[in-house]
Amino acid sequence: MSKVSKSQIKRNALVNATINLVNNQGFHAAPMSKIAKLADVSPGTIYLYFENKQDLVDQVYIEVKAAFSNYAFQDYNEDMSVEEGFEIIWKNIADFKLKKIEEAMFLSQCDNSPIIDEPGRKEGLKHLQPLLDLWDRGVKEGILKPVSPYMLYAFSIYPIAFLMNMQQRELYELNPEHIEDAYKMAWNSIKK
Amino acid sequence: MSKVSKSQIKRNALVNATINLVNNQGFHAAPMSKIAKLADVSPGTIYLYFENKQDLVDQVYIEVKAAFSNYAFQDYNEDMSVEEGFEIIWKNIADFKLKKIEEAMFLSQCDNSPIIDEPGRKEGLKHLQPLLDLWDRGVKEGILKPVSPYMLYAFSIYPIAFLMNMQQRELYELNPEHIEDAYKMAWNSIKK
DNA sequence: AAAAAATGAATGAACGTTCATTTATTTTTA
DNA sequence: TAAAAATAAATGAACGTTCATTCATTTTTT
Repeated sequence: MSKVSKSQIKRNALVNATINLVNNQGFHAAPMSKIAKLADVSPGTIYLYFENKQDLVDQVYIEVKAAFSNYAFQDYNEDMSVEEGFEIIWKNIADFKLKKIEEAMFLSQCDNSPIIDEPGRKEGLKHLQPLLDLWDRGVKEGILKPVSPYMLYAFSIYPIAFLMNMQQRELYELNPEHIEDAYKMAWNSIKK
Repeated sequence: MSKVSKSQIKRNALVNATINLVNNQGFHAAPMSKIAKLADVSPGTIYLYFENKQDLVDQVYIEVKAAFSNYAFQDYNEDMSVEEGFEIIWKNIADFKLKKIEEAMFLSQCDNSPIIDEPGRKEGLKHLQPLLDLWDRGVKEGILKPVSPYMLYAFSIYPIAFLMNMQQRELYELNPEHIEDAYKMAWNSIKK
């Protein structure tokens, strides 16, 4: 007895095919026909699950973003100290970018292009609220530098994306030791 | 007597139209016909200056990347101290991202999507050599943390891109004071 | 056997590119 | 130096192709 319905399987196949093709060819070279073929589904079937191509990409974006957030906050709870909480979240995010490479690449492409419209992007930002709350507390407790959360993000979380990018292009190897170095730099950046 | 030939004017118009359209609509929604119209040129004319659409985008990317590097290293010379040199380069880059918004957006879109192929990207990386040399010296002199230049870049230069992105989306205002804060965080991140 | 899900050939709009022609500029001739 | 000839630059309608989307038909499920 399968837990996921046949419909879900087809839908997932389409989502994965979209991520894969958009990553490797770009949005402009990811036609519905190819997506269908890669998902082993007929072109017409896509329209049973998604309104049109934009809707497909939007839904994929939102789902991947949600998966990212879930991953980011696993094992985290609000009772932790600021330092402990940050370390868990930071390492979760690094882990996601390292292990879920396809998803991470897809997100960074969407976040840097007009494929996704502003409402969709804002939706994505909401998911990070627990981290913003943690930082808010950190600033109030005098543990973190008293700067905007955007600044904290830019200097602690965002750098991971660059390192992942370089690793992906085989210009840099992110081994556990490097990850630890990077974590220390991140924490050092934001702590008071 | 004009310094730039009529051809140069047309070519520049095409380059600017490409940047503009790719920024606002994405590569897939920037057809040659629209690029031509925005540049006030006939579609056929594009093919006098560029082989095809890919060649157009490649050339625009390389040119914008070159303009970025020129901007980044203005007023810098290798005799400066590591700290002084880094401050000048960092602030030049921040300035570029703030003042040449269209160019900066175009670069970050290209750097995060498969629009540009790997050879073109590697070409773009070369331009940063003076900064890598400066960092190399900084590490040898014991002024900078003994980590890879990719790490230094991730935690000092790359964050600017995030802040610019947020400013562009009107989620954050990058005033001179914030820039100064950001610079301090950048230097603090990489200095030993 | 009825309903639901899936198919894939068909469709028309939009795309990148071409090329016969026109217009502008430069060179040669008288 | 004025007219004629040659060259270069630019045009835009037309072409073949590809795309997103539709829908009559078939397959699967209940």
